[in-house]
Amino acid sequence: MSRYSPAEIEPKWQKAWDQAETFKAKRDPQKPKYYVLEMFPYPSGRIHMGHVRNYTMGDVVARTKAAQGFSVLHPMGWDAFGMPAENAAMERGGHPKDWTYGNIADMRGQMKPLGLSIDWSREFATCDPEYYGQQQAMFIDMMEKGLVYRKNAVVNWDPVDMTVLANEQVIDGRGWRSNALVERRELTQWFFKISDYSAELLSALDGLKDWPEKVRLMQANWIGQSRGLQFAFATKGAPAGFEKIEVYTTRPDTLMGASFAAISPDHPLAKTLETTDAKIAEFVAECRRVGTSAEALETAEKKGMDTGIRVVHPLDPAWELPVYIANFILMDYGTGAIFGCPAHDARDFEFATKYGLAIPPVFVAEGAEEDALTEPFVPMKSEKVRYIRGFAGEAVQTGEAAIAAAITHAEANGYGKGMTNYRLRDWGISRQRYWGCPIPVVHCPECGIVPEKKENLPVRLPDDVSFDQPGNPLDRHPTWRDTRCPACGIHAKRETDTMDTFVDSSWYYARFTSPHAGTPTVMEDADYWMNVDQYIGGIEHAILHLLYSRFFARAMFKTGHLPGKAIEPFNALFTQGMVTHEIYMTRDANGRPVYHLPEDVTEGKLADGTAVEVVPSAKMSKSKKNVVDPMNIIAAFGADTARWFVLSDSPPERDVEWTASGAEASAKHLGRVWTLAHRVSEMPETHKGAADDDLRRATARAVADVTAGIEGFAFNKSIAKLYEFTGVLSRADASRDVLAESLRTLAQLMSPMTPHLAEEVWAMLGGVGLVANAPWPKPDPALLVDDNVTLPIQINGKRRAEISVPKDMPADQIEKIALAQEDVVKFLAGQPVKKLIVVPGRIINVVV
RNA sequence: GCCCGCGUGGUGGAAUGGUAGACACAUGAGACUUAAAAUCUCCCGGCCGCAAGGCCGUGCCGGUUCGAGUCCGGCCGCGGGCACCA
Repeated sequence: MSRYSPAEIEPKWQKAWDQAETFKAKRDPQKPKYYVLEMFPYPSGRIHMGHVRNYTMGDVVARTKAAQGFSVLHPMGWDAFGMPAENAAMERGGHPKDWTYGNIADMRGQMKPLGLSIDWSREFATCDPEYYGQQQAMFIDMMEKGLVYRKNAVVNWDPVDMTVLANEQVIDGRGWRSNALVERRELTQWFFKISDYSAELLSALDGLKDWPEKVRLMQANWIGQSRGLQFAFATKGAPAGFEKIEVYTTRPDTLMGASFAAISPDHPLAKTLETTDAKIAEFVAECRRVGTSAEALETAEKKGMDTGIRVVHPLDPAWELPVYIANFILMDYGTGAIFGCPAHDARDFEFATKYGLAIPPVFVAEGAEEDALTEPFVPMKSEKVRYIRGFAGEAVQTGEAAIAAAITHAEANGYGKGMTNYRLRDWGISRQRYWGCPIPVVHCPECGIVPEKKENLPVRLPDDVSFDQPGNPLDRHPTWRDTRCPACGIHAKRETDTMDTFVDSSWYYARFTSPHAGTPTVMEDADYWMNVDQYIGGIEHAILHLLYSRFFARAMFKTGHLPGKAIEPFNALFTQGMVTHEIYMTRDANGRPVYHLPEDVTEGKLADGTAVEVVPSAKMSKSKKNVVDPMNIIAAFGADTARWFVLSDSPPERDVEWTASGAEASAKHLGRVWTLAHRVSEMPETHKGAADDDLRRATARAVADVTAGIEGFAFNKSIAKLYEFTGVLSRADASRDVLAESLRTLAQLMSPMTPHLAEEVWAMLGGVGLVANAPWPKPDPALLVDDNVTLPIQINGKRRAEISVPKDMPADQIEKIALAQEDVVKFLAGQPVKKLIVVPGRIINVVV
């Protein structure tokens, strides 16, 4: 072999790693552990470049940590439940199980050639009964601990997937997967009590120092903490049992600007009134018909109906306010009832204007006088304003101060209480689907809801189902549904809802620590391997998956399945960018866009010579046809080239644009490295060079810089340094021994990125064993220090000259040399020096 | 509307407050070759200049500093998240 041939070397080294079980994770008390995890894939059947980038980054970390002496856990599995398998069954026939396991086999076959340092013995799919059975066991434990409950709830109903969606899965009023407009329906649903942890999930974000600030902020916003006042209005003319209405407000300082009270159409009072009042019943029904789509909400008018009921103002018994049912009040936030202060709230203003209600201002801008309002006055809470209808605190104060004073006033006078509220709702997990984890409970006519006995788990999905009609096949299954009560043994009905697939992915990281155990986890293993030291995945999971996982880890601690240290399961999170590509487009006769695959376009033209329009880069997607199949790249250039390319050029957190020329350049570079290694390996032992020390120094520098890049998650910079170092090596006038040693170091430094080529180079130059097992190089500190430094000389902040001086020359000597330098003398032209700044090892600035 | 983030050559991007443009892509010029492929070398922010060199330059305006891509204030533009949450 006389040239770089990835097709030969890649399978060879993969086999060598397999045989040596190089990547098998072992609990080793002698070593510190390191757990690297990339978000596991949905088994669609094809890997894409995004996967390659994600897993290559994880592999760089895993291989580096292993070389640095850690006992590394780097597993892989499959997020295998979910709608696409059922859709495939509906469209093409067949069974979701066969489709899913077939896809898993295909994708595993595509991933293995990438040469990832994964412990495949830990692989599992969430649709394995072995996995979801343990999930059911945890569900039962969570029921016992009060973390699971059932309630009647207005839910988001996806009419296409015929299932319920969580709030988080509704994007702009559409189902996150089907893209169908979501409707509101009232159903009995299973919920996880994530709201028990609202405060903690929020405050614990501060401890996640190695998470991106952006993700922490997004989660904080999502949890949505607010501080306010809860108080009760006494009612007049309300039905029995409604002597009081509790309301919640974040602006208690505006209490004297109240002009009405409003309740949600789903409020118990509204529900009582609708039974006796036909007009109210009609209005409430109309409110419920309105969809939850963004369009519907934005265009929906603020509508209300006066109930005729009156409430008494808490600060003035003589002051009565009307009670409206209003379509914009949400039942599941606060108490489902508010008081309206139109002067200082845009929404209340719109409502009051429409129904002719008073708009009394509570405060005015500092220095302004009271005036009739034509629009709501809503300054920042941190801004000082002058209260003209204040009742607590100073006349001139910030909104914040006034709110605090109002809460104190309410508590001191006994009419209200300071309250903290959260936007985060409980997590509805019921899905009316087949391909998910069955909820392990039985509905017994005698005992009610009874959890399945643990010895009967897993509650397996039946195989004999059909998808020829919409809805949930479990619900119409002849025998699966009918069972016996685990408590009393009489005929009973199995729960037919399955769990949201986000439940499956909320604990898989813990399962990897003991993937085939007969309990969800094994404490010893969880204790050794948890937490995940480095988690890597897409920013699109910033809220859903990561928030659910944080909740689930807490629930697993409460149910005894994880140690307390694991309640924040991911020590460090990295969100990588996407792989993008240009889009090539022509138009058909009707002017509609037609997209073309990159391989069909050469120099901006199709094979028939038609010029294509180039649309700026976007995420690779099938619909835009701007996809590059990793399998084609591996076939053409090898896995190392694909790995090298996705890490080069762009910082890992940003998108990287795939270009054919870039991929070719990567392949060429790897070829140059191979050729260089080959050339040195053929040199006679006696070959001597004049500049051994220079190469030793450059090698030490490369070790330091490449290592720093990897540890700082700046793989693009590591790669830039490797390019530079390869250039130095190829020009080096050094002895064979020193060249070989430097090349072995190069192999080690490249091994996290291009492991196969690294093994080959290592072997060619007499490296002992596998480079994958070689300890990470450490630079000799003495070689990192240069004896001489070049110092630029600035005159009035502009660079005019430079001098080279010994590293440790004292500042006063440097000053003398600098001022004597000929360009400096020329520039100064005799002007007196006002100031002279010498920054040792850095720069000299002369001020005149 | 509210909350974030980002603006550097033709392109992707480097740069602890200290020589702006490392490294790479593209373009151009050249070497080798009968030729092509492959490989290698050089140039590559703008303006002036034969050159040496000079002037300008990190979205725009201002400030702090001996020194600002970097820090501060204000604008403009782009991107993201949330959005009837009382």
